[in-house]
Amino acid sequence: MAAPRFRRIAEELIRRIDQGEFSEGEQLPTEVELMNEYNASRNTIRDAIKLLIGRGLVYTSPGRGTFVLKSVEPFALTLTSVNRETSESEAYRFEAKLQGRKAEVSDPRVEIQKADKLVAWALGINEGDRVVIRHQERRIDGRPWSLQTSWYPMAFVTKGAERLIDAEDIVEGVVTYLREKLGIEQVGYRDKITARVPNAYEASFFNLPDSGSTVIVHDRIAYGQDGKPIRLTNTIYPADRNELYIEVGEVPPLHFSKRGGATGNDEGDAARADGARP
Amino acid sequence: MAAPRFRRIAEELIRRIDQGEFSEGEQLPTEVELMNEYNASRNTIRDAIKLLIGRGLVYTSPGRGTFVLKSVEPFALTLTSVNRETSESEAYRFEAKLQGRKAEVSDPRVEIQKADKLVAWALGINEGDRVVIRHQERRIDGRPWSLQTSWYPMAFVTKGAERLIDAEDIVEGVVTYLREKLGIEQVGYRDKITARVPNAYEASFFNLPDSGSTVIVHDRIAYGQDGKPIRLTNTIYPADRNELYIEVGEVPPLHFSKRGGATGNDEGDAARADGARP
DNA sequence: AACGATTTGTTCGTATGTATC
DNA sequence: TGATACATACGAACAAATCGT
Repeated sequence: MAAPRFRRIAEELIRRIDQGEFSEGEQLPTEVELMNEYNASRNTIRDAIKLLIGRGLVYTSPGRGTFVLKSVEPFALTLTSVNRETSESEAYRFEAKLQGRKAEVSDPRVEIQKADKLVAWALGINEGDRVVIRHQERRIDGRPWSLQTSWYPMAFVTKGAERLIDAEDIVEGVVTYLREKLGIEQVGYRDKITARVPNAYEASFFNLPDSGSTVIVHDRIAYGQDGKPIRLTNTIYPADRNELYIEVGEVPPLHFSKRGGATGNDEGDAARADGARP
Repeated sequence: MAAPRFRRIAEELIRRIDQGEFSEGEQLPTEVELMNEYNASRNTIRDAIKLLIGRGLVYTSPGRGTFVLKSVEPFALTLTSVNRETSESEAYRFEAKLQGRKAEVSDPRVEIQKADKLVAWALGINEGDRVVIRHQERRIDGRPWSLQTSWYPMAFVTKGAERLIDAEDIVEGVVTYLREKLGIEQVGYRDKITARVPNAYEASFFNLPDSGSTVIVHDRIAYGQDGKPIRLTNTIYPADRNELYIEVGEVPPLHFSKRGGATGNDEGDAARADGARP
């Protein structure tokens, strides 16, 4: 009936972390020390630590040790202010400044490819039509924060928006650029939000642990005044350092002084809910 | 220099699954068979399988074996149609019907508690003030789909909205009920979206594997015409069966015939991105 | 209902590799 | 260079769940 050994040890360690016995930064005994403390084998200790990693409480570093993670102040990004008309890319810079952080955007890696089925469907073009792909890495205060890839119909370039294929940031925003160059007005967009485990590239760029971490996937299809898609944008946010906000109607301004916002706690609800289970 | 053994074995197995050598449902050789196939120890095989579990490709069942997961058709929920004024709870039922699925909502578990710091902050009341908590389990086609908990100021009840503390579903929607009873008009809301690893209760309710699964956390604070918060809602969506949509401005209708929508692929972007890495 | 065979889950012990200081 | 600490890998044993007989 008792939970397995590594799980009980993990719970005990979580308790010790929560109670502040190990604080942020360095800390946590080495595996060998924990073996002696808990009289368990090294594999069992390692299984317990894997659970802590999965909870996002600690990380390990070969040759150094196991450390309690600093809770990173998450970056709040508002996807939707109905009144503001910025593109998501501009919103990113705007909000970073608002929160007193330094947003950096890498020069884009630009590719021209043939649209696969999904891209063709999203952009309303034919499979095999050429598309411009712009991929950017975005950082905040030097830390990797999100990965963005956008797809545009190649037709935009041939019609005059040549800067789309320059490997240079379009500072005024692509939405603005397309309006000025081609008269295309962005009248709306649909966002899709999902979440999953990071793939190998994402784990490496964001420096995410092998297990237990998650990324938020944000796809946006923006539409022009003729109802046709303008672009497809895919953004990857590591969940441990991002919060996405959506505002509809009239809402009071958001203050960034408070840490966490509303019910961001992992265990509070569970405790309540568990209490009512048979 | 080469990737570790268990990782190479995992990649090989992923390839075999993708190529359809093992299809949905039963399948995958037993650990002992894989030991022989790959000439590796059982622990190494098990480490490889853990990666597959983390990718959401397979699940294990003690005494039975390892099985390829059926990919579930995700449920698409639109959080934001600026024009439509429904509450998120009503939207859930509405969209389920739209997609030809049967949405069930459990009778709520109702509690009265003192507001902790976060709830008090969200509802704009004092810490320790009493709040009504309504917790509901929601299913689609019989499968557990989301968990919702809402907090209301107790003052609403004393002012006449007694049904808030009834352990019965408010079918017309709480927003409508509060308008009729108290004249409170919902004029806007702010959503916060994050993602994390499920806690024990969530994992058990949604029947999620121990490792590698993720839930989307959706917090909504709704505001009334006086600019004060009406309610705080916390919804948990298992990421493997949910897609959240946000619509802003004018967008063409979404069709549900296509599987996956736009760029829902895990590896496509990674492959592209990896190609450009040193 | 009981039993045995099969399969995954847990735990131990040990050895070697690799990163860090 | 050596010491330390985590990462990988092997082998072995028993527990617990499942299923067919």
